[in-house]
Amino acid sequence: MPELPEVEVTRQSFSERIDGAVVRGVRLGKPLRWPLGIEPTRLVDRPVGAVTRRGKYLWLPLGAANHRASDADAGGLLLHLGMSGSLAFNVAADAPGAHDHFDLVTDRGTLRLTDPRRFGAVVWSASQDEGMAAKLLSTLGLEPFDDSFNGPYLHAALKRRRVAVKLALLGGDIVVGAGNIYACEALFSAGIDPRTRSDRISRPRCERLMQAIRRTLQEALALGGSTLRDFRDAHGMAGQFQLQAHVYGRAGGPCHVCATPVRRIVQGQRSTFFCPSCQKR
DNA sequence: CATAGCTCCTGACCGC
DNA sequence: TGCGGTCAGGAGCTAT
Repeated sequence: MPELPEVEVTRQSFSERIDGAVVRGVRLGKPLRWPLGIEPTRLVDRPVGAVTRRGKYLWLPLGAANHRASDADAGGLLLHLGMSGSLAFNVAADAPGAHDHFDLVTDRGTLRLTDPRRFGAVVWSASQDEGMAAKLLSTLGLEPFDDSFNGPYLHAALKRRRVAVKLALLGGDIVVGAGNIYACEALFSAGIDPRTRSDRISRPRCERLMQAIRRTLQEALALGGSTLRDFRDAHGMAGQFQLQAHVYGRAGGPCHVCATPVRRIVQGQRSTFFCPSCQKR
């Protein structure tokens, strides 16, 4: 599933090419998570700006269509890939398939969201600080590569919670980008038991955890945003970009460090994988 | 306010 | 080979 590295790689793959394009039309497939929030025809003739990322969201700026008074105001589309979504920007797009639910047709090509499970979203807002975008973005935690995401910050944030550290990371309101897979891998890398209460983690261990989160995400980013497990299935990519998972999806298999069988437990209705020997409370 | 549980959806997988 | 059941999972929403 797309996590922060995949979303960032996706962004980089089309931002420069679509920047400066002009919208010619919009095609909608089945409903996504929320309604678009604007009449599709009101997007026509708007200029597209450079795409930015916040957490796992992408922001696609759309300028004003100056010749129409009613569309004098700029805005943009907030995009999310859910867990099965992918974006492609192609000069010549085929006819939409059964899982193609949003096409932004421009004079340079078509930006298409393909999303079988439809947990993804495309939502109009006047800006990232207004409307639906503001609502969705306002609860997000720090970007993992920001300087402000550091050991003391993480320690203070975890102190305010009593949930298991894995769930605190998954919440996304402390730091964004550590989804289920990368949260498991980062905790393994930091040697921390995922069941540990978040407020019981010492300052030094928070420093280690912060570094582990960055390292894990950075590694995936450098490898082209390979989701550890089913990236190939979901996107048809060749296996050479597969990042080796140390614990995720490896229940029963030997820990890569100490050979102890990897354990699978359920936290907050989702799977957690960890090494009961390497990862301490 | 913090936390726990529910929900959306469909492809993959499993046992028969 | 086909079929029904089960599961995964991002993240907002609702209930407690």
